[in-house]
Amino acid sequence: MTDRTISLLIVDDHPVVRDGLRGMLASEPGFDVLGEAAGGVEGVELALRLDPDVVLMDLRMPAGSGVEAITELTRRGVRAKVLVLTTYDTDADTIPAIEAGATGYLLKDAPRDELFTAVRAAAAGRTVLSPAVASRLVSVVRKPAAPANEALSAREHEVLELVARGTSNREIARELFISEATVKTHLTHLYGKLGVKDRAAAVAAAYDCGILG
Amino acid sequence: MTDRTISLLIVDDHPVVRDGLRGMLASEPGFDVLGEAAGGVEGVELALRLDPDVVLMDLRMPAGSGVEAITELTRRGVRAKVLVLTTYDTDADTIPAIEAGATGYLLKDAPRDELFTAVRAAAAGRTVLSPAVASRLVSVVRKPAAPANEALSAREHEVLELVARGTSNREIARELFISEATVKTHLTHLYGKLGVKDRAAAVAAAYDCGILG
DNA sequence: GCCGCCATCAACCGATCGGCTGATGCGCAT
DNA sequence: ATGCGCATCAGCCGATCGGTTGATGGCGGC
Repeated sequence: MTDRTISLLIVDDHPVVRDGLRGMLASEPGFDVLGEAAGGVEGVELALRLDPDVVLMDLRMPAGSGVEAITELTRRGVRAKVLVLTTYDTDADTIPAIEAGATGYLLKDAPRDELFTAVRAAAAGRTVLSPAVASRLVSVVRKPAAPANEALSAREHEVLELVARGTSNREIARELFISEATVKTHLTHLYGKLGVKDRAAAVAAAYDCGILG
Repeated sequence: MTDRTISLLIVDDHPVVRDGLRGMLASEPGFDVLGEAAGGVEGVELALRLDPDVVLMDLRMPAGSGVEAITELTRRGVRAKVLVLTTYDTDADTIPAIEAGATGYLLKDAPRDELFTAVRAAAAGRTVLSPAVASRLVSVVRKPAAPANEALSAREHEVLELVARGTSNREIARELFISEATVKTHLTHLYGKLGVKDRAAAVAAAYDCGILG
């Protein structure tokens, strides 16, 4: 990695935070803050005009949310890498931000050095995640294996698969060479096992615990 | 976090690597290597007997793969955190390891300091991922967003979410403060967009193309 | 042998759904 | 200004679903 100067854009609704970041980055050689924005909309505009290497993006802002801004930047194929820098690490924030295309996700309580490292990494296109965020991501990946599937019988499973394809009970009956009454019995049983009350919810539950997919 | 000594178990089939790690960890105060194993099976046995804080685990080994070993340790509820330390960063290795319960995943080309940091983080139960691994995880999470959703409107999406939870049209109407007729209209529209003919299939289609999940 | 689980079927009923037709108002783009 | 997409609503009807109750037979475990 060359030690070329990394140009930055700061997007945060708090002037104090913007100043703090600017000061912190100024104290370290190799960083050049091109500009600041106080909201997502303005952030996107500036990113387009200034073409920074890295955008430091807050998530929760009054004037255009960070996630929307990231989505917009991604959609427009902007070269800049987005490093999310926020106070929150809830699923509701992290996952969408990452899905939207953030290159990294740091919490604001990260030490200086970590911030510098993260900015350099982001500039190089490498992903950097705060431990807390990494944990969440991991748990998202890990979850699917966990939930206790109160084992569906083979027949119930077959019926459920057909249900997921929009097949009516009568059609399922014909398909499986059984009567419609039997199909309904299987359904009633699997509703109980999945803890749901109709076919739509059964399909959702099945996807959630990996029975379908 | 206290600066208590962290006890370790090294599991790797290469003596050279084991020696290297042991030496590296010996040079830094606060680490105590309790033992070494050359394969997954032996690793599990030693982990059970020595009860280390952290297990440094290679993945590809002749005598019992790392993933199997991690699975076994997780299954037995072993206290030790597993830090995967390997040369490979392919999906085929990383994802299963994380699913199996690894607390962290480092590549062997990581610098000394990063290793120390990662071991301390793992001991504290925090997740540490190599940038390359983090990228992969992120891409796994990000992928589902890709498929061409013939964009559902916001309202349709809301309705669909409720449908997936087993909510009836009447209940959805109450929930969204609209009439049942409107709910049905939204449904009819989204059936069209998803190319399905009932709510169960709509839920399935939504999961398949990442609209729900 | 008895019990539990699975698979199969029947008949009935009220609730719900899906399709259809048609209508209004809003915002946005050309 | 005209049209398009979205959200909103109404009424009607046949089809479908879900719940209930009850029954039969096979298979495997204790």
